[in-house]
Amino acid sequence: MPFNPLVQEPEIQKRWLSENAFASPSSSGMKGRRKFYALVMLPYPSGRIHMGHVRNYTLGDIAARFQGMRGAAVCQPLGWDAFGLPAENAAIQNNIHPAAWTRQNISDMKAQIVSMGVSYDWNREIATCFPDYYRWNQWLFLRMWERGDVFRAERNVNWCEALGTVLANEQVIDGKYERTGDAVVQKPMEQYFLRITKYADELLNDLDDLDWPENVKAMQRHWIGRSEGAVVRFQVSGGGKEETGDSRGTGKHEARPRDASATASRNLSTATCCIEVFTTRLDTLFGVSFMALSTEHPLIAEAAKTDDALRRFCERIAAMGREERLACDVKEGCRTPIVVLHPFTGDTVPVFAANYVLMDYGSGAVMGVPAHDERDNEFAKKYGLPIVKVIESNDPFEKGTLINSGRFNGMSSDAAVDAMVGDLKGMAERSVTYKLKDWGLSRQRYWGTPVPTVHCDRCGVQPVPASDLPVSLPEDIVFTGAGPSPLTTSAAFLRAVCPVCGGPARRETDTMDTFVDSSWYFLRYLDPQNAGAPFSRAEADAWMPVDLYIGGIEHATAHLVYARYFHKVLRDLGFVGCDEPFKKLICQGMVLKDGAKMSKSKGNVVDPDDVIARYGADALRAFMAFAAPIEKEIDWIGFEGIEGASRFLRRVTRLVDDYCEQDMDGESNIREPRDGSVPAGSAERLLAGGVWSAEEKLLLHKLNVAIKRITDDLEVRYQFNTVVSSLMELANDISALPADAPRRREIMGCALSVFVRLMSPVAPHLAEQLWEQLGGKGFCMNSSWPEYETAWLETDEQLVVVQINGKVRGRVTVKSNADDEERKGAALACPEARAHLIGKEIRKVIVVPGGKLVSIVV
RNA sequence: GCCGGUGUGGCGGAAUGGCAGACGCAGUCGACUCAAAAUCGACCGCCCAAAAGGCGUGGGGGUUCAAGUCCCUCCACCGGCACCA
Repeated sequence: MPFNPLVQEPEIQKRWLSENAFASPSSSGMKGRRKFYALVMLPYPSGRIHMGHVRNYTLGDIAARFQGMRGAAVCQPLGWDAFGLPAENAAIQNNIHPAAWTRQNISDMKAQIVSMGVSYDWNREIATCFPDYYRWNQWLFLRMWERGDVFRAERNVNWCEALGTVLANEQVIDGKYERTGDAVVQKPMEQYFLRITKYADELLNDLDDLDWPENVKAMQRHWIGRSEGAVVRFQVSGGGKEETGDSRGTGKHEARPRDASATASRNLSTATCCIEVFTTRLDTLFGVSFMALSTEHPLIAEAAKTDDALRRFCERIAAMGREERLACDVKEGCRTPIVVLHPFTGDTVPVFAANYVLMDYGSGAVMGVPAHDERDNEFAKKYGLPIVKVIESNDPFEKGTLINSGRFNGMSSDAAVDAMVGDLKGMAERSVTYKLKDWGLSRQRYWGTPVPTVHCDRCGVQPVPASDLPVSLPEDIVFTGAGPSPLTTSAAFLRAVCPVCGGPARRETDTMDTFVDSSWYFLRYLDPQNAGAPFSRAEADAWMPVDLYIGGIEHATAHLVYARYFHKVLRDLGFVGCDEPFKKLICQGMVLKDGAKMSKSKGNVVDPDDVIARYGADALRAFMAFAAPIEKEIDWIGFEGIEGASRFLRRVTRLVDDYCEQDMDGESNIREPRDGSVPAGSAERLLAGGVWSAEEKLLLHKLNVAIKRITDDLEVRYQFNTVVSSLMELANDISALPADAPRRREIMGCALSVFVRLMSPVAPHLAEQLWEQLGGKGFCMNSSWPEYETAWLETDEQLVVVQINGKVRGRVTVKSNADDEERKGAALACPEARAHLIGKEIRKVIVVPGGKLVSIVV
């Protein structure tokens, strides 16, 4: 049968689907089989798949199909990250409802993915925009609310005055709304937060044991940003300052989004006349010559009310856009009337507002030690502040021995920190600060999960009772792109009852960040129809953790941190039994075109549909697997690569066709499985067959080596490019068998049956076609993975490389059972070696383990 | 600046410390053909006319009988973070 993927592939896909070939069992149906949970990152239904999807899904499918043939119960689901901004934009632009737009996109993309032949279990398909999914977002929100893991606080949002609406970060470019160019400013709004910082240490420490790429783990460590040091309080000097004290401890600031360090610092900030700083270098305390506070620090804001210069400075810094401010690395400050006292010397220390101090890290205040900190040094020079050296060391910014530090002189930096903390009882203590921020959940948009709360004038913000879920998105919404959140336009939606007092209440119009949807979807796949719980513990126990997670590196921090966090919360709620959701992670490289990212705007997009329409899915899959190691970029220079893959598949088809015509005599060479698992015609059966010609032996040897290599590459190394090169090599070896080989018919039957199965994960459609042609029963994908026979990994004779002083000088062939002495003798006797050994004294002869090389030292 | 990574033919890449360049792409020559396509065969790192030989995995050094692989050092490039106190 000719290679005609454009006709064959859709037919085979139809059969797979109609016979439910990709279905995975539930926990009760696994029959003691090993499980393999293969996962790809939840796609956004944008409407078309691109080459990145193709690469991602191909590689995942190769692993999943291999594991299935290897005997594992495989779960490989797919679903849709169906909430989000583009659907709302489409609604505004094209007057189509986000739900309709999303449904259409899902159906289009699903058809494309089916045409790739990926073995997804569509029975487990989910879409996050359906109430039977997002109700569980709401339900989990309520459970987290009960645990005290949800809080409300004020935080800046991107506010567009012209449109009267809040915008997402990706809608704001250079301080303007990307569409209209209207100005966007930062404006504080009260929103919901999840206390992810509670898990900061666990999220950091558990990274060590994950089989993840090193760069992703490094990015997460950096994102969490744990930093050990101490908190110190400096007393504000002079009278009349009480009212300007740090308001951290007051009711208002209790509601601020808190980073993890705030917990430790709270005890220290009860007094109202202190400035609190976090430092990693408490040992430099005697070198403090100024204090630098963020322009947004409450004390500065207070002082600016009565100090015009300070107010103008703060306004100027505030007027700078976020990006402009980060790009500017010139230190600037403004002296304030505030003065604090040094906790040991009692000296007065001036307080500055400074542009280089961030309000959202530590306490928004820094103790300035110009002699031992580069930034403080630059600042002190600019404003003529004293630079006092208090550490003796090779590098002024490193730890060392204390000088000019009173009774601490002579101590090491580490010892001094302990001593100072001891002496400053109540005014200082060891502390840890993180860069990780609590997770701001609120989005003021329509197409997302409604936050299940109501606002009651009497009872405040109250959660909706679980029995009232889901809080469904209303359909009667007008999308204009301007004005407040679209949800506020539905009167029926807004009308609610307070669950506490029963009085009238206004429903919450915030929706949830879509990262919530993607933080636990891999658990819903396991029990997608469950109407009483997000998923059952039995299914989670049966399938979790995910064995292989493949996706783009762009999710290295946000999604992969949030999902780990949710998983830990679910563990603490008793829903899952393991600590981490994703055992092994692979981030596949991008598919580029001429060195640049494919994008519509550049017009350099190669559409997978076009490629499949021309070459078929198998050729595209084989190319994707073969082109480069999985984590590297692929540059789609032209169609040469896929031509090569297609050529390979045609060659294989011809090989089987020729065999069927010439050798099979119309009768199947693959008989019924002997014991229900290993089909007859396998290499091990042929081993017992007796006498073989040299070429036949060589082919059987290579066949077994290929089985071992390919199995190893798929199972242990996840190196898919060499899987394909091994297949190509084996195809070449099979075609090299002489036409007059005495037992050609038997050996070809065996070799091709093995080959087709080895090829099946990469080129599943052609494998089915050839499997059927060879007389195989059922789907090739349901046949068993070939096993190699250890004895065939060896040959009767072995090549021994002869090295003299590390240079290859000759080669000899010996019997495989030759011992080291015989190998030595053969090596010394070979003519090339003898020529090089004339007149030289042999000092040492080494036979390497395995005996493949003899090294002679003269 | 800090962190992570990568440097191998014209290109993509292969190689548990043991024959560097597997496999493929591109290319050259040949066969088949009226011709083309497809297919098949041969060649395909550099130096030398060739053989023999020498050189060769970013540079330099080291460990080893043996280094693309391990160690030190320098360089280049890619990615992430970046005034994080």
